[in-house]
Amino acid sequence: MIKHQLLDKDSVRCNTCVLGHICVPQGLNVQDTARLNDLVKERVRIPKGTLFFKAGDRLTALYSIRSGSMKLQLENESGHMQITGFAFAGEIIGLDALAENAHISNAIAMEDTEVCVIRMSDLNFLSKEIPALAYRITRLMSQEISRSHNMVLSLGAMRSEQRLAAFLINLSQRFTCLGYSGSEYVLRMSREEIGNYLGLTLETVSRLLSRFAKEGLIRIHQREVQILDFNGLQTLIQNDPVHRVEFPKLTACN
Amino acid sequence: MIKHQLLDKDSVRCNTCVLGHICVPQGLNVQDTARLNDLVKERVRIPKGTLFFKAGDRLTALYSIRSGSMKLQLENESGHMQITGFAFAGEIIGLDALAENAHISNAIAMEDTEVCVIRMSDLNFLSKEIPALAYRITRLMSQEISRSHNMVLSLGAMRSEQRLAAFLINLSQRFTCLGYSGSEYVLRMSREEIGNYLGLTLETVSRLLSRFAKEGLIRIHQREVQILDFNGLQTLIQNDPVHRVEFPKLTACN
DNA sequence: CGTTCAGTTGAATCTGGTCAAGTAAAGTGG
DNA sequence: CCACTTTACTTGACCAGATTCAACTGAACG
Repeated sequence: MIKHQLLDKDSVRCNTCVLGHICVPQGLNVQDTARLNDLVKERVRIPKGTLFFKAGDRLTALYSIRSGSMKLQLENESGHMQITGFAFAGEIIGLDALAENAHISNAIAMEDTEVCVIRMSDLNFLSKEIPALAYRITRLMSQEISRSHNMVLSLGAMRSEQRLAAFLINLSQRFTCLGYSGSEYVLRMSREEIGNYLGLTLETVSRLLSRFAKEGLIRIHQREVQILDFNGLQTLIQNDPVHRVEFPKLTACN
Repeated sequence: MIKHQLLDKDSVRCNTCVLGHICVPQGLNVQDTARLNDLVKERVRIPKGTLFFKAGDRLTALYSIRSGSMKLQLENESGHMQITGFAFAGEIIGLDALAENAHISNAIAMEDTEVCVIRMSDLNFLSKEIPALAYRITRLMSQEISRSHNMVLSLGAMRSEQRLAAFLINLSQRFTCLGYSGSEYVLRMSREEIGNYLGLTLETVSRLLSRFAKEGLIRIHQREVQILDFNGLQTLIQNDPVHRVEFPKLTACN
C-alpha cells in the first residue's frame, strides 16, 4: 500500500535536503532556496512494482524522487508499453503532464521508492513569489525535451552495442552525480526493461553484456555492473563504421 | 541572404493572423489575443537550404513558422546529423533552447520560409502581463516532450513499414489542421531526410513507398503523395505480428 | 545537351529478432 | 531448512528485415 507522510517541521525540507544540488533547488540562490520550505509538504512511500500514476490521471503534483527509482512508460491501445525513461534520486517526474493537465505516461517504482510531493497549487503559488523557481521549472522541461531528443538520436542513429554502451555510461554519470560510484553500480532494471528502453530484445541485451564482459570492458554479475574500461566503451560508441554516431557528450550534474 | 522585415502597424499581427488557432494564440481568449500585438515585431525570410540557427547559438527568440517548413537536427562531434523533427506553419521552434539559453539543434529551411520572431525579452515581459501566455508556452513545451516521447515509442517499437505509414498519416493530419488537403500533399523533404528522421536508410524509404503504391495504399510521384487508403495505412500500423505497436492516436489540431 | 542530383531497384550481406533449451537465483509452502 | 516453483537471465541455431553496395533511371539545371 502506498503510504503518505505529512511533513512536520523537523522533517528534512528542500532547503536542507542533500539532493538540493540536482533537484528543484538547483541554481537557486540561498535566499530563494530558503523560501522553498513550503514546496514539499508531503512525502510518499511507493513499494516496489507499484503503479504510482498512470496515463490519463489528472495532474495534481510533480514528484521529486528522494530515494529509489522509477520507470516511465507510454502505453498504447493495444497494450504495448515503451519505457521512455528511468528516474533516480533528485530527478523530477510528471513534467510531460503540464500540457494536458493529465499524465501521459505511467510511473512504476522499480524498487521501494520515496518521492517528495510538489503540489501544483503550491508550485504555482511559489512560482509567482520566486521567479527563479518558475524559471527552474522551465529549464527542467526544456532539459526533458533535450533528453528525449537525445534518445531519438540514440534510437535512430546508433546500433545495438552503441546504445547499450551509451546506456551504461549514462547510468555511470548519473550515479556519479548522486555521489555514488560511477564505476560500480547495481542495475535497478531487468534485461527486458533495458531492452524495451533501448529498442532491443532482452536476448540482445544479455548477449551484449556478456560480450562486453568477455572483451574486458565491464564485469557483470546479475545486476551488479563494474565498468572496467570506460574509454573502451566510449570508443565503441564513437566507432562509426557506417555513419553511426556517438552518444550525447558528457554532461554536468543537473 | 536572410531578410529581416520589421512590422509596421499595417502588417498582419498575431491577433489577426490566420494561423492563430494553431500558433501561440491558441487557447487564449479574445482579450488576451488582442494584447499579443507586441509579441511579434519582426519577420524573417529564410531561403531554402539556409541554416537558420545552429546548436550552441544563444537563445534570443523563439520562432513561429508563418510559411514554409524547417527541419530540426541534432549534431554530434563526428558530424552525424539526426533529424529530430519537421516544423510546418503555425509551429514553434526553439523551445529546447530554454534550458541552457542556447540552441541545442540546428534549424534548416527545407524551402523558402518565413518565420515570426518572438523575442525572449518581449515574451518574458508579455508573459507577466498575460498569465495565459506563460501557460501557453508551458503547454507548448510539454507538448514537445510528449511529441518526442512518441517518437521514441515509434523508433523503439515499430518496424520500418509502420514508421513510414505513421509518418505519412502524421503529415496528413498536420496538413489537414493547416487547412490543406490531408489526402494529397507534397513532401517537403527528401527520401534521405525521411529516412534519417525515421531511423531508416533512404533505400528502405524508397522501397516502402513503392510497395505502398503497388498495394494501392498511396499514389506517389516524386514528392507528390496521394493517400488512397487511409484505413489501410492505419491497419498496417496497428497490425502487430510481434508485440509491435501503433502510432500515437489521432490528435486534435494544436 | 551534358552534368548533377534525387530516387529506384536488385543482389548480397549482416544485424538483431525469434524460437527454444537450459541454468541460476529467488521466492514459496510444507 | 529443503524441495518445488517461478522468474530472470544466458546461450545457441536459425531466420527475416533492413542495410550496403552497385547499377540504373529520370528530373532538374546551367
